[in-house]
Amino acid sequence: MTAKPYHHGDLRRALLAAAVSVIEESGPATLSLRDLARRAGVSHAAPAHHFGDKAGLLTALATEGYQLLDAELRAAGKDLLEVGVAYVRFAVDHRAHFEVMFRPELYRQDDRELATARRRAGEALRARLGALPTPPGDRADLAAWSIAHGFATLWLDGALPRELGDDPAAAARSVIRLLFQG
Amino acid sequence: MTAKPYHHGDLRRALLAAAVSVIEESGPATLSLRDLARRAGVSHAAPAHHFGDKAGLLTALATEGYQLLDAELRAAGKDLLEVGVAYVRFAVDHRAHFEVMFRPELYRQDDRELATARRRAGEALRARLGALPTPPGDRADLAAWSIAHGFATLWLDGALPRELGDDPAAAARSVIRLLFQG
DNA sequence: TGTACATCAGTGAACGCGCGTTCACTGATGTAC
DNA sequence: TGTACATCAGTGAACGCGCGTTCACTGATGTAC
Repeated sequence: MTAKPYHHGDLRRALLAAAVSVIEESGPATLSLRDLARRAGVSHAAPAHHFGDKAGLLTALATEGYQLLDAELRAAGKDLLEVGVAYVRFAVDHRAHFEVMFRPELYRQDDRELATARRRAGEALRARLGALPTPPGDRADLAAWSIAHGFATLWLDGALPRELGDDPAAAARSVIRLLFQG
Repeated sequence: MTAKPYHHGDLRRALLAAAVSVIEESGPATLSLRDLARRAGVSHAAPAHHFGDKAGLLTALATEGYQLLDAELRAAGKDLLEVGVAYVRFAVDHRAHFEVMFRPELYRQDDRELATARRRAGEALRARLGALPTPPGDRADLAAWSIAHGFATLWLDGALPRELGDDPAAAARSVIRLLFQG
């Protein structure tokens, strides 16, 4: 039996991982620092050390989310359809991050690291959508973003019909494709 | 000076209206029955009389939302673009209802009145989108729903660029139009 | 290699708060006769 | 028109709960010399 060590080792990561679990189970509303501490096997005052407060933790989670999204968008290459599919895949694979990112009231918009990560992800998205062969001002970029974002949120809410199957990327591809047929 | 009457008169409506205000200000997460009672000028135990509990109140709000959406979709006629615009207009004009409707964990999915209202709104939507002149199975209906839903949520989250202006219906029209150009 | 000391991570008790829910109650309204 | 009574809407006190935050503390780690 190894005695439980005084120091956790990687409490910051453990708390973020616990937050992801909680949010996937029941949404960001029910999240509490005390619960996360419990899950990480640590006293309830420990989280304050790493994140200050609850908004601090969610700010870190949102930042991580934008970094992940940035990476996935860049990995998707230049094919516009596949960028949209990557967006949906990100939302489904990282549902907790995605939900927090789009609830600005939950975290600190003015955090520097967050702003940087968001800006980068935004650039990655625009660099690809902006390459659409359409006159500027016709909002094709927003149409692409809207359809991917809408599909992702409807999928996560379980609002889409079951016949779509259980592969969100394939389903998203078949739907988003319609936008690019014009 | 008229003395404050013992009976409120229309407490049920007053509580729902207060809930809309609170949710528009700070989202459904912070909503509390005690706060709503305070806003309606009534003792904190009064809401239980009309809704049983918190989930009961949110179930009523979601039901009302589906009824409103149903009405707006039917009023939009048969022009597919305008149905999409009406969907966006509903989300923006009834933001609180819209937010609750798409958070199933907040209310009772199995409520009878709710299920009826949702079914009717779904039929209204499908009756219009289903009329798209496309082969069945190509998911044009889901593409239309996705783009309208995505635009609405991005607009509500304040994620869209400011240059779009402040008329959500007009902006939505210019974006959704692109889907139907193919 | 050893020692002193600064720094950092986690503890546990304490606080005050708003919440949902329950309960016996009371005031007001409507209805039967 | 009057009276008795049932029903309904709202009251206010009480309960137990989990929460965020603060604080003086202690154990562990790293670094200077």
